[in-house]
Amino acid sequence: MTMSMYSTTDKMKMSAPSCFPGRYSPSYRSSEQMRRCMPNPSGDIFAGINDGILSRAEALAAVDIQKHQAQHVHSQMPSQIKHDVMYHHHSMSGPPQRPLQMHHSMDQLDMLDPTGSMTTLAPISESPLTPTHQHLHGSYHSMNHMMSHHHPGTLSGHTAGHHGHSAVHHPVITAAVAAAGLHPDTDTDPRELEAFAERFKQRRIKLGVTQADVGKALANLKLPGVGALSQSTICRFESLTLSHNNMIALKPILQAWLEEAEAQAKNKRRDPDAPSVLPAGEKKRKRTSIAAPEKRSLEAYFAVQPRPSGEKIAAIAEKLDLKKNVVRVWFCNQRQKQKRIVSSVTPSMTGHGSAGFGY
DNA sequence: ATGCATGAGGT
DNA sequence: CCTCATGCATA
Repeated sequence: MTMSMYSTTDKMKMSAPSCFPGRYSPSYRSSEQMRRCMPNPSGDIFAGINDGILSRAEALAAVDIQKHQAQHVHSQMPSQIKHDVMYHHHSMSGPPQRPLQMHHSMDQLDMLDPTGSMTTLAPISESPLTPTHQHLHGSYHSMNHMMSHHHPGTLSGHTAGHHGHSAVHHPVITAAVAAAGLHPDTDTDPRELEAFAERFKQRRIKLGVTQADVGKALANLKLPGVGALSQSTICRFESLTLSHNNMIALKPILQAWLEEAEAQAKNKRRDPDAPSVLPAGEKKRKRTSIAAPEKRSLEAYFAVQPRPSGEKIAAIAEKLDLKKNVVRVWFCNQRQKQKRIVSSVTPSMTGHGSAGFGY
């Protein structure tokens, strides 16, 4: 009950092409594993918590959980290291098992044209009726081990074969790689990503295209395995609120769009327009809202133990009167947050600030 | 711009 | 049940 469900408002406004060009600091932590479990380097788990966040019962609960788990806390830490090795290479190498989305009538090249063609992009909702929305994300870590081959230039030539400690970003190693004739991972350099993200946003706005438009237009590029993306993703790309690998995977795609869009911008083309077939009624998903007090408790728990076991989660859920699944997902999302290039942990600084240190 | 959620692929 | 890439719904 602590969480309230809100009714849907049918406002469907998307962000206007007026987002502030925030300044971001290039930040990328080489070994994300080591940072995710210790919000308190000092070792004092209660530093910050005692500040009233966890006043009483929760503090005890946290302690309880902590000491009971202290032993097997680090159970699976190392697992993810090899995960990020291969991200989705929409490109082509991956199995074409991706459910091709059906973008309706609106054919090709509606990628920009602020003059009106944009109306044609209106209904991009992939499958208006599909019960389980077919999302076209191309996350295929399919060929995990055989990453010997490369990708054609445009799309990230081999998104990330390294990391862990992202040795690639190591000055020395980088130099070595360059010297070896191998491409100096220009695409994986956090600085480059940041620079591109900013340029992208700037030029996108110049074109008078919204984030949502870009997302939809991507499908029109008809690149193998590349479908539409949501406004959310475009936004996150621009604000570097994505994981390093995700950024690397998306960059070539967005770059391709940008070039194509600017090319078309010159050819002041554009035919009348196409009918905006609205998808019509759909089932609206309700978004759970965790109240502030509960959220604070969760954060306190998270500081102590970012990866509680299923039972712990259940216990926490009961204490906070939340559904277990809600709590589990909350922890998952919290963990993902930590991995973003720009940690958006400070909602106040919407412009995104320094989360990192120079590179 | 961001919170909560889904689902594929893995372990 | 996790991680990750993404998305819908919302503030």
